[in-house]
Amino acid sequence: MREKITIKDIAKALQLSVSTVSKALRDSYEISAETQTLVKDYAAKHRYQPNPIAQGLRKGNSKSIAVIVPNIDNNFFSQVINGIESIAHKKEYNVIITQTHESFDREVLTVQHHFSRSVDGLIVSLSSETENTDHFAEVQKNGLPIVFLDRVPDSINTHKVIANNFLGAYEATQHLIHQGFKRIAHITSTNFLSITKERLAGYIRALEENDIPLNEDYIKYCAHGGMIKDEVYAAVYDLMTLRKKPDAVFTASDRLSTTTLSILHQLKIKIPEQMAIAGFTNSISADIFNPSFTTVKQPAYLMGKTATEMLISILESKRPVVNFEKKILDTNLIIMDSSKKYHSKVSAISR
Amino acid sequence: MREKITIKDIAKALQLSVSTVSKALRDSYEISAETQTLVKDYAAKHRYQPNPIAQGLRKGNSKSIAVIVPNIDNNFFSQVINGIESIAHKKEYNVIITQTHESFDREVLTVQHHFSRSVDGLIVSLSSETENTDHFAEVQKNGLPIVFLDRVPDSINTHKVIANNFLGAYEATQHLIHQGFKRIAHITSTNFLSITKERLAGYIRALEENDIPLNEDYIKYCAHGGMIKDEVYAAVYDLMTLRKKPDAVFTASDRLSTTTLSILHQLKIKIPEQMAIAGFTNSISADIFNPSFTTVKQPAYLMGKTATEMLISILESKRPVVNFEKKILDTNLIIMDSSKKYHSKVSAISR
DNA sequence: TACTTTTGCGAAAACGATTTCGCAAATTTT
DNA sequence: AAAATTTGCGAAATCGTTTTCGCAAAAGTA
Repeated sequence: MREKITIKDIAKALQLSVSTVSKALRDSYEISAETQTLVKDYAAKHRYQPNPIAQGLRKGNSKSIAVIVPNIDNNFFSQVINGIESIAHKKEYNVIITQTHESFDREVLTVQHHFSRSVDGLIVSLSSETENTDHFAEVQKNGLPIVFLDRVPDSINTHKVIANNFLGAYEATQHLIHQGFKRIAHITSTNFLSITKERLAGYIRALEENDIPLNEDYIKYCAHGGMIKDEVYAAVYDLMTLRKKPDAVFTASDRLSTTTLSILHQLKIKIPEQMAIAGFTNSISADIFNPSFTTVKQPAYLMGKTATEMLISILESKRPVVNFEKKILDTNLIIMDSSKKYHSKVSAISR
Repeated sequence: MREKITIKDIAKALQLSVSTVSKALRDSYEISAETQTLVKDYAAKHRYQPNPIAQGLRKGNSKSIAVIVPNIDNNFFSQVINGIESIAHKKEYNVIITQTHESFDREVLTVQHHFSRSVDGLIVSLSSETENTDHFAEVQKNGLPIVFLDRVPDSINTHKVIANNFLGAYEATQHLIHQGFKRIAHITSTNFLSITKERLAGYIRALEENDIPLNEDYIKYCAHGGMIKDEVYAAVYDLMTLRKKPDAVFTASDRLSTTTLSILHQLKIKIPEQMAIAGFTNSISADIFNPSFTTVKQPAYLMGKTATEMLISILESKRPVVNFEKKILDTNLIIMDSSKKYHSKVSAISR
C-alpha cells in the first residue's frame, strides 16, 4: 500500500505531463502505445489509485448511491441492502446507508444531506410518516435520480420496485379463511403508505370472495410500523376486548409481525387456538418462533438487486430517462403452525 | 433547495472575491462585521451549502467514517450501527457501512477501498476468517485511525470496545449448571477470534468451579459463525451422536444461537427436555422463540456509541494519540425457558 | 517541393473550497 | 506631520483529476 501516489508523481518520475499520464491511464487514443504501457506499468508497480474525491469534484459525481430506509435492524431491509450492495459493488459504486427511523423530518433532512453531498442517486423506502413527497420532487427536479422500493409514492414519476403486495396479502388471508378462521383482523401501518393500501386491498378481496363482511373494528393502524411497542399493544388489546373477538390476525409488515406475536405472548393468548396469526415478514427466524410463524416473504434480496440495476441504468444512460417502470415481484407464502386450525369444521370436512 | 449555489455565485452577486466570501462564512477575523453579515445573510437566504467534495479535496479529509462488520442482517450489528450513527451524525460525520460476509479477502479489499477513498477513520469488527491483521497495520501506519469493536485483534495497538465476554459466558454456563445440567456443550466460531477465546474461557472457568471435567468433544467450532447452516448442522449432529450426549448447549454468537435453535427444531429435539440452550444473541425476538430463548445480551447500542466517541476523539485530537484504551462493557443475562430444567434433582432440592 | 493532415503530447482551465500572501487605505503611534 | 501599525480585502496557489485546446513533428498528398 505504501504512501499515496498521485498522477503528478507519475508524471514527474516519467518526465511526462500530468495530462499525458491521465490520458494514458484512461486509454485515450491520443497517446501512443508505448507511452501507455510505460505509464500503466509504472502505475501498477507503484499501486496508483486515483483519488475518488478529486475525480468526484472534477466529474461532478461521486460514484456513490445512497439508500434511505426506515430501519436496518429488520431482516427485510437488511436483505434488501445485501441485494443492493451485490450489484452496486460490482459496478464500483459506493453504498451509503441511512435510516429514517420512520420519521418524516429525518427523511427530509437525509434527502437534502445526500443531495448536498452529491451522491449520484437514491434508493428509497418511505418512512411511515411520509405523506408529502415534495422533498423528493425537488431533488429529482435538480437532477438526482431516485428509485423507490417497497414503500413507494404515487406522486413521483420514476422507477419503482415492489412485491406483489395485493396478491401476497390475498393469499395469506385466503389461507386463514381456508383454515376455517372467520373473524380475521388486520394490523397494519399508516394508511397512506402504498404497502398498507395494497395489502389492505388484498385482505379485503379475500374476505369478499368468501362472503365475509368487512368489519372496520378489525383493522388497526399503527403509525410507527411496529417500532413502538405500546402502539401495537393498544391495537391488540383493542381487538381482544371487542365483543366479537377476532380468531385470527393478519399482520402487514416485518416489525409488526414480530411485535404482535410478542404481545400475544405477553397477554398469554394461545396461538393458534385463541388467535391464529400470519403476516408479512422476512425474519430469518420465523421457523423457530413460538409457534412457527406463517409468513408472506418478499424477495428482498432480488428487490434490492432490481432497484439498483434500475438506478444504475438511469445513471449510465446518455439521454434523460423518461419512461419509467414499476416492477412487481412475487411473494412467497410459507405455511407454518401459527395459522393452523386443528379443530375447525372445515379442516375436518376437507379430510 | 433550488439550484446548487457555490461560493463563486455569492461572490459575484455581492461584488466580492471568493476568498472574502469564504473567510466571511468561516468567521475569519480579517473580515469586517458588516461584510460578514452581508455574506451570511445572502448565503442563508439562498440556502448555500458548502460542497463537501471540494472541502474534502482541499482539507484532505472526507468527514466520513467507515464501518466494517461481518453482516448487518443480524440484530447485534444493526444495533451497533444504530449506536454508531447516533454519535457520528451528531458530529456531522457520514457513516459508510460495509460487510465482509465473514470473508478475509473481502475484508482486505474493503480496508484498501476505504483507505483509497480517504475516509477519516474505521470502526471494525473482524471477519471470522481473519487471523492476519497486516492490512490494518499498513493503513494505520499510513495515518488511518481505527477502532475495533467486539471482535478485536491483539496485534494492533488502538482503541477497542468489547463486551465482558468472559463474564457473560461464565454467567450463562453457571446458570445452566445451576439448573442442573451436567454435560454442557459449546458451539462457537473460529478459535482465533477474540470473542471465541474469551467466551470459551468463561465457559471453562464455570465448569472448573463446579468440578465438571472439560470434554473436548463438546466444543464445536464453526468457521463461518453460523452463516452456513450446514456447518452448524454438522456440529449439532456430531454432538447428538456422541455416546454421552450433552444435555445442554451454550452458543457463542448471535447467528450461531438462532441457527443452532433452528437445527434442533429440524432434528425434532425437545428443548429444554432433551437439550437445553442458552447463548449470546441480541435478537429482538428472543422472547417469541420456541421456547423463549435464554440469552446473553451485549450492550450493542452503547458499544457502537462508545467506539464512535473513541474514534472521533482520535480524529479531533491535535497531537497523535499514543495511549489507547480497551473498554469492557457488561453483558446482561436474560433467563427464559430454553434453559429451564423442570425435573432436575437440583431444582427439586432447591425448592 | 510545398501543402495538408495526422499523431503525440503539453499547457492550462476547470471542479469548489481554503489559505497564504500582498497591498492599499485607515488608524495609531511617535 | 511623518512613520509605523492595523484593518479589510483580493489575487493566486493549492488539493488531484479530467478535458479542451494548441502546437510541434511526422506522415501523407499533390
